[in-house]
Amino acid sequence: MMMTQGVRPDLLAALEDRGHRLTSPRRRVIDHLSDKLEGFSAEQVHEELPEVGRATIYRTIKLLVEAGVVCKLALPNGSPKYSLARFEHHHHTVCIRCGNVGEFRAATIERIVRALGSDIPGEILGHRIEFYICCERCLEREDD
Amino acid sequence: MMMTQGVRPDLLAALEDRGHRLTSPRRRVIDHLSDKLEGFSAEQVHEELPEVGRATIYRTIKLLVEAGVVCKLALPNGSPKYSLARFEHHHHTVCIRCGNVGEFRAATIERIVRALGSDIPGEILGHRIEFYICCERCLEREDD
DNA sequence: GCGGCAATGATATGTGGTATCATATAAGCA
DNA sequence: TGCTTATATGATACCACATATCATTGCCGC
Repeated sequence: MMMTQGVRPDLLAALEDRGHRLTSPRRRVIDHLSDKLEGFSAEQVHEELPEVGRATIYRTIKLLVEAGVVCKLALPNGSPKYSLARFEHHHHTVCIRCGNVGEFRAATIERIVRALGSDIPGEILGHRIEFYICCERCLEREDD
Repeated sequence: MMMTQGVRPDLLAALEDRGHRLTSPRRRVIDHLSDKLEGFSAEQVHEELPEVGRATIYRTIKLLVEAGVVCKLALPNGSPKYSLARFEHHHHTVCIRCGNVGEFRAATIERIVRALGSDIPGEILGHRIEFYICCERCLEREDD
C-alpha cells in the first residue's frame, strides 16, 4: 500500500527546494491535498478551503505542478483534473464514472514512444497518454 | 498528397447523416474549416467569421466533433484545439512552436493499448495519446 | 408554398484560470 | 530579537472557452 503520511513533507519540500516560501495558506493547501488519494479539481479545493483565497489555491497548485509533485490531466471532455504524483514519469487512468485517478508506469509505452520518433517528423518534446476507464468498483456497482 | 477539395462534402454529409439541417451558417462554418489544414480554435473561427454567431460556431464544431469528422485535442497547457480528422482512428502531434497539428496512425500503439488491458484494473473505454513536438519547419527556422 | 420544428444569435451564465495591486508576512540579517 | 524587504496574499477585475435561455428565423418535408 502507498504511504499517505509521507506526501505532505514531499509537497512542502518541493516548494522549498524551488525557493518558494512556506506560508500558512500554502501549508493549508498542502495539508488538504495530502489526503487526496483520488483526483481533485482546483474549484473543489477552493470550496473545501474557503479560508484560503481562490487565487492562492490556483497559484499553489500551479507551483506544485511545476515542481512535478502534482500532475494536471484532462477528462475526455477536456475538463482539468489534478492528482498527486507518486512516480516520477507515469501515465494516468481516469474512471469516467467516479472520477478516480490511477497511475501506471509502462516500460512498453516508453519503448514504443521512442521507436515512433522515426515516424514523426520533427523533434518529440513530450507526450500525454491517458486511459479512460470504468474502474472495478464502478463495474461492481453496476451489477446491483 | 491529401485532397483538400474533398473535405467540405464530407463535413456536410456528416451533419446530414446525423439528421441535422444544412443551414447557411453551418455551410459558412464548414466552408471556412475546409481550408484549414492546420489546427484551429473555436475563438479563431469566431473572429474569422464575425457574421456567424458565436454560439453557432461552437455548436457546429461540437456537432462535427460528435460526428467524428473533427477532433478536439489539447495543448500541453490544456487549451483546446480542433483539427479536421483525416483518418478514422488516429493520434495527434502538435507543434508547440507554430501550433500545427499532425495526425498519425500507429498499429503498434493500438496493440500495446490492448495488451495493457491486463495491467489496468477495470474496463478501458477510451484513450488519448498526444505528442508534443517541434516540427521540421520550426526546427529549420531555429537554425537561422 | 406553408407549417412545424430545428436552428440561430443576442444575452446571460458558468467554469477554469490569470492580472493587478494594496496589504500582509516569511525569513535572512544585524 | 526585532528590522527589512522581497515575496506572497486575496479582493477584484478580467480573460478564454464554452453552454443555457429564449424570442425570432428559416429549412425542408408534406
